[in-house]
Amino acid sequence: MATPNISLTVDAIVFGYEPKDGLAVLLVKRKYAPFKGRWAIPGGFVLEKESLEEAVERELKEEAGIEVNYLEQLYTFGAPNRDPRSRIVTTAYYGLVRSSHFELFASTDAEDAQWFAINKLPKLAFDHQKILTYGLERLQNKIAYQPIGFELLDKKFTMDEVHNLYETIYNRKLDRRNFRKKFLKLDILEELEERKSEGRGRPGSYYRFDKKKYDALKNEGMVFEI
Amino acid sequence: MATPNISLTVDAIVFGYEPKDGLAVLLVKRKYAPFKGRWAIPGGFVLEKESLEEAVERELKEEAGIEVNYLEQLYTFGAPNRDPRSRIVTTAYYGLVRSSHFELFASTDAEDAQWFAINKLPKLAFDHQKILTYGLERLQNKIAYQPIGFELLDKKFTMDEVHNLYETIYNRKLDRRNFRKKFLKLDILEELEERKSEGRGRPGSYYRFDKKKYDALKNEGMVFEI
DNA sequence: GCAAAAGTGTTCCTTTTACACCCATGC
DNA sequence: GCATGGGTGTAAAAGGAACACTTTTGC
Repeated sequence: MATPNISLTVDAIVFGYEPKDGLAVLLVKRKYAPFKGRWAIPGGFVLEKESLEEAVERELKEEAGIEVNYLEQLYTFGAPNRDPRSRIVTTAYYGLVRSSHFELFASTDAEDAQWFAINKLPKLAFDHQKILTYGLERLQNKIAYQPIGFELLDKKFTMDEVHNLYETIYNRKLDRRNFRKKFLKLDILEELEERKSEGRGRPGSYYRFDKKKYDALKNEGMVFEI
Repeated sequence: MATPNISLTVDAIVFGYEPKDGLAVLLVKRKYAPFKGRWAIPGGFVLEKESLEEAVERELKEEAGIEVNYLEQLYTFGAPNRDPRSRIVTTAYYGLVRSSHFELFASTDAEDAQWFAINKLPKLAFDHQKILTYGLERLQNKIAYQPIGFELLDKKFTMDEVHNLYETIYNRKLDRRNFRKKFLKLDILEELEERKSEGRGRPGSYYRFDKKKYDALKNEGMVFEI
C-alpha cells in the first residue's frame, strides 16, 4: 500500500485574558517562507514518537516559552492547497493560560512572539484566520457548559472578574446580579477569607474553583451551564 | 526540515436508523493484517490531492458502496501506538444515512460490510471502539441543538418517528405530547397532506423538514433546541 | 457624607413537566 | 363498538429576566 506524501503539523491558538485588555491571542512571526514576516499561530511538525498534544506543548515552549494549563483539540484542517509548499494537514488545538502567566520567552527574540488583542489582529499566514475564528467560536460555546473559564483567570478571582470574563467572551452584557446568583448556585466555588480591595468601592470576596466538588456534583448528575 | 514519517488516514462511523431495529453502525471486515478478520469502521489512507471529506466519501463508496447524506468531522486520533505497524494518525468522521438507503454494496463481497445494532457490536480493530464511543456521544449532543436527526429518517416522516429517534439516541423516555409540542413550535416542519396508515390506530401526519424556513429563522436568531 | 462597587431580594414572565381527554382509523 | 395509536389542552412547578435597594469600603 503506497502511502501518499502528506505531512502532519499541529497548530495552537493560545488564549489569554486580562480584565483591562480583554481577550488576547498569542502569535509568532514567521522566520521563513512562505509567509515570511507574517504573523501566525504557533505550530510545527509532529515528531514520529510524540502524541499530538505533546507536539503542541513542545512547539509552544520552543516558539514562545509558554505553558498552557488547558489544551483541547479543535479541528483538523486538510484542504489540499492550504499550504503552498506541499500537502500539509494540520490538527489545530486551542489552549488557555492564566493572566498571571502572560510572560513570554525572553531568551531568544522577544519580537518573535507577541500577544494581540482579539479585535486587533494582524493579517495572518495560511488559513490561520479561519482557524482562529473557529477556535473563538468553540471557546464561546464551551465556556457555557464546561468550567474552563477559570483557566483564564488567576487561581483566586472575584465574582466581578468571572462576570467580566463571560461578558468579554460572549461579547454581550449579562446582568451582574443574575449572573452572580446563577454561578454561585452551582456550588462549585469556594469563598476565601481574603477580599480584593483596590481603591474605591466595597471589596469583593475572592473565590477559588473547587474541582473536587465539581467532579463530585457532576457525578451526581449536576450540569454546569451559564 | 525533515518531515517525520507519519501517515494519515480517515475513518468514518456511519450511523443508520430503523424504527424497528434502532440505531445501527456500518462495519467492514478487515481483509489484511493487522486485525485480519476483525470488524472495523471503514476508512483508509488519504490521497495526496483529495480533501479529507473526499477521502471519506471515496472510502465509503469503495468499501461499502454507500453514500452518506451528512458528514461531520469528529476528532483526530494520533496516539503514537494506535497502529501496531507504524505511526498512523487518523481523522475520524461520522456520517448519517437515511433508513431507505440502507442497502450496501452487492457487487463484491456482501460479507465484508454489515450493519450492526449499536448495542450488539463485535470486538473492533485498533482503537475503533473508542472512536465509536466518542462518535455516539457527539451524535447525542449534536442532535439536541442541530436539526440533523432528519438525515437519519426518510424525507417524509411522522412525529412518532422523530420522537422514537430521539428516544433511541438519547436512550431515555421523552413525553410524547411535550416532545411534539416543542418540536412543532420550532416551526421548521412542513405538514404534508399524506398520512401514514399502517393497520391500527389513527393515521399520523407526514412531515418534511423545511430547510429554507429553518435557515431563515436561524438568521433571525432562532435557536434549535430539543 | 459621598461616590463606587459588592451583595441581597422580589416580582413577573416564560418554559418545562406532568398529566387527561378526545379523535380517527381498522377490524 | 372496541382496541390502538394520533392530536390537543391545562395546571403546577421551575427557571430566567428585569429591576431596586442595602452594605461596605476609600476619600
